[in-house]
Amino acid sequence: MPGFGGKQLEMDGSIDDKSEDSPSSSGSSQPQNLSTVVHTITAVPTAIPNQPVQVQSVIQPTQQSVIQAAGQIQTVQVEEDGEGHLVRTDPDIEKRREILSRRPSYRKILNELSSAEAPGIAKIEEDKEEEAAITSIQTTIPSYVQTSAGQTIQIAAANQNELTTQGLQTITMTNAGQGAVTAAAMPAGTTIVQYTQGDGSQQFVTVPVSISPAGEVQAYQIRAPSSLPAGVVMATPTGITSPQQLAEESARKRELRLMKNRVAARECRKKKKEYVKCLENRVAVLEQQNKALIEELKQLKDLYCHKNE
DNA sequence: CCGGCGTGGCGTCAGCTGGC
DNA sequence: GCCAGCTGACGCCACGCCGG
Repeated sequence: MPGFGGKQLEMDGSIDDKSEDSPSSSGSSQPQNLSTVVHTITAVPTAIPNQPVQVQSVIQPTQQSVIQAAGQIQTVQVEEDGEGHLVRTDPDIEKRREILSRRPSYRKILNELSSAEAPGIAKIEEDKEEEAAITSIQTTIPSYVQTSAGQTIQIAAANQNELTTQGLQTITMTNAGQGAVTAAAMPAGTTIVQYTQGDGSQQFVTVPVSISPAGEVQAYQIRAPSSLPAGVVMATPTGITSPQQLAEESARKRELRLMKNRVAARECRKKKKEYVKCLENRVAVLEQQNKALIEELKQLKDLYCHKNE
């Protein structure tokens, strides 16, 4: 029987985890116009220490460009409700909602399975290591980004010891090749930051970046509130006053929400696949047990019959 | 070679759930 | 009660297979 300990389930069959297309492909770039910008970054590092973390950023991409880059084009039927909100219209949705009843989470089901039927199976628990360490990193950026394409932001750690011990060594923000990118859909001054963790997983974060007339990137803050999952950080601009900034902020929040949901959906699918594999393994084991029991019953019957004769 | 079909993966939305 | 996370549903795309 495979063990189910830890966050990752161990299964007989390997799950083909294809490397995912990132919404922002990393383009080769050259930093220009060196200056120093001080950032305050609080990040949740990976569980794997001493692994470099690469950060790639796309300066002011549009939602459309992100979708295009991911190879996904969506068309959704929508209608406007009375309050100016766009809502999806599907006549079957209501019926389905009535019919469908939700099931408990896979983790719950697996835990119930393991506790009730298979004492040898360890329960699935949250990865405590990932939750435990939250790093506060003071960094300086030796270079900055302009709105033109093909540039790189390099973030150097001011406290390398701290970074190393917390599993976050270097962050490289790379402006991707921006052939299809326009500055329309994403609010001005917003950057999508994509970074690869030590375990190979990719994370994204929207970062407000204001660029001075001289072409310098202004300081901004990135922090990781406790509510965010490991690896997801949130950037907070300071001093929002105008309605335009409010709109930008709400758009940024939406982007962040979508990103988190994207990651959550990915994790959910991964978990679901593991769950299905677990069930398949259990089926195989139970079939074997059933066979053995039938065989044993046969032998006992024969024995009993021969005794009576 | 090409079109149809099945399958798998992804992003997004919506609704439920559990923690605070 | 609010909020963040989880997950089913949906639509889309990519890919492989198969028959014509």
